[in-house]
Amino acid sequence: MGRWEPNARERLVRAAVDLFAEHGYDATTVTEIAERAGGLTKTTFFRYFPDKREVLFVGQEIHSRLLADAIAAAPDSATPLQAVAAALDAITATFSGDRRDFSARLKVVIDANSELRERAVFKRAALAEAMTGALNKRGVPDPAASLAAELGVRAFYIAFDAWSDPANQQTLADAARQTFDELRAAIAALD
Amino acid sequence: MGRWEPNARERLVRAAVDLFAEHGYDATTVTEIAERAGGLTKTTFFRYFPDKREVLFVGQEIHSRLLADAIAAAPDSATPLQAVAAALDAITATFSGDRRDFSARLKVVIDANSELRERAVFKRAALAEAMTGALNKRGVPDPAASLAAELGVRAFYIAFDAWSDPANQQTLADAARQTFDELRAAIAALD
DNA sequence: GTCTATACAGTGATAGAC
DNA sequence: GTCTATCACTGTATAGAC
Repeated sequence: MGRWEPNARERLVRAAVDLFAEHGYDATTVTEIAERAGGLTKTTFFRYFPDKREVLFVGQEIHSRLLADAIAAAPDSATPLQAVAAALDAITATFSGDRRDFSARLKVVIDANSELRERAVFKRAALAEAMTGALNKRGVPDPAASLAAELGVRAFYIAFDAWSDPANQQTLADAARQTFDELRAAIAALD
Repeated sequence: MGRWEPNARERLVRAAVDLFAEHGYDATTVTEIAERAGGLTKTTFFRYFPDKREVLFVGQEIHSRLLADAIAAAPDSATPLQAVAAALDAITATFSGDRRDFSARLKVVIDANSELRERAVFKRAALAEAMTGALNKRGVPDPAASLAAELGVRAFYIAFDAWSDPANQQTLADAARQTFDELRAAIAALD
């Protein structure tokens, strides 16, 4: 089997998260993940993911493109921070409430392992770079562009952390907007 | 030999940078580094460094402590940004002009490899965390503390990049101070 | 075009000897 | 503190099966 089942990629992701949550990232081998995903093999895993960690960070390039596109699509009259706010709206809209539990599990797994935290920080930096590049294309020079992008990414991650908590009732979009405003206020108050 | 030579750690670092610059990071094995460092073995290398990449990031914990200590030592009257500026002065003072060439070589090696860029981003985040923690201890709450720390780290890296260029004549301390001021101005001008 | 089998180089851990 | 030896695992490469 395995060959005839579709969605091998998604099955691999689920199997990986399950096993990492159960036995830890280090104690889980790629072979075990592939096996659990429906009798697949290590070779197949590496056909879908360039390395073992990457299975937990799917859809990251999509997010980068989403952010960049939203900034590019903002009206000419929009200020840098307004363009970033539009990007935040675009990305947070893709996180529906039923992804909350999965996000929470993912967070626990990533936080428990240094290699995974390292990869997460790298992905975050990639999101910031995508926004910075899009702002540059609008004619916003550095360091203004990279600072605006940093504020946006920071707001997203702070809000995402809060939203991942099952007790939280707010939508991610609302939380991100609110956090973004709070960051702007905090920046203005710095001295 | 090897056994009787002191400074194995430093020899390993130099051998690694040399070999990485010559043949690339991927094409260089730990065994080759250890061999070049004076007839050492792979085992010895891993006694000094937790993994292969880490040989390029020595002294990072020292920098974290330096930044945190400088922030702790700032007068009570210092604002968050003034405390961060003091931390910048403390760390940049440790980079004398004769480290410029080595830094430039290191930068080329790191930029050429994704694994190494990932580790570098992680180290940068660690520096920011160290400063944030020190600011928190001064009674500066988040997000003000983490934003001030981010500005400081950002100024350091921008200045470091410029300073690494052998054509640059400015001291790192001056460059960092100047960049920090420019970032503050850019932040204030954001809208 | 997707999957498997197999072999391989390299990392990083570990245990024992000098 | 260093060396030898061995090991599990990651990640690559290749050739072939469906």
